[in-house]
Amino acid sequence: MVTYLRGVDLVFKALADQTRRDLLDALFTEDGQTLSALEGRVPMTRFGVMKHLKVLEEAGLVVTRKRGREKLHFLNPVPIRLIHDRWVSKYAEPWAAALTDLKAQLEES
Amino acid sequence: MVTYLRGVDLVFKALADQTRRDLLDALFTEDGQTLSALEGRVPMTRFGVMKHLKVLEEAGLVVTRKRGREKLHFLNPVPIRLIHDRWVSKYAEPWAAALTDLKAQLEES
DNA sequence: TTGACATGTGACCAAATGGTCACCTATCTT
DNA sequence: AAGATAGGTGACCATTTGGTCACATGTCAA
Repeated sequence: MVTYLRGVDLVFKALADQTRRDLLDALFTEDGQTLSALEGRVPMTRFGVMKHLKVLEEAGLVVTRKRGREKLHFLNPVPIRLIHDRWVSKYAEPWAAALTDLKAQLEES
Repeated sequence: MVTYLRGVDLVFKALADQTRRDLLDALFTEDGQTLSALEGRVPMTRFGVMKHLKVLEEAGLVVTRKRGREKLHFLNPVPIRLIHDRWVSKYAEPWAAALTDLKAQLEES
């Protein structure tokens, strides 16, 4: 439980940076990229990218595998899914429900 | 469009802090609370709470109304809904789809 | 109208964050 | 074996962030 709470915090903090969201986007369009490949997608040196990838990895949003001297990065959507299910949906769904109610009321008249 | 992008960033950054998520939770359970009331829900002085509420308000997650000398704070779920629709669902849904596929394959055999 | 109450402002500080660099190790290629 | 290639570490720095406080303004109640 504590683990889950800490996890939520790590995920939200990881998502709070535009560069890190861009990296996730890059992995979304093409999974399994190396550090060098990702470096080209973001206006920053290799070292900055490494730090961001480390944050993403510690949040569980990215998992890696080594292939020779390369390190491949893969998107892991599970944490985002958890955030969605246990947090976002709580706030997002009542709004959808309100719209549904409104629609129903409009259709009555 | 630029406005939307800046907005996404503000919302993600606002959600990246545990105290601010706690404040949203407090407003979720009871909407329209004053600063003084919210101060009691979080281990921090009034000034810290004010700063956090300002961040939430600038992200559009909280809207306010003055009543005499009091300031009432209301939860606005729309930004979270937008984050969900335009960002989270992109990552969360493929996973659900994969599960659905798996379920279908299992049911075939 | 005076005092208590609710909120606001700006300065200030410590810690966290985002980014770079010099240098290092490991792996591939020829 | 030697150079080139891919990645890793730790120090370092500027900026942002989270939090407090002294002080100030606006509003209510007796």
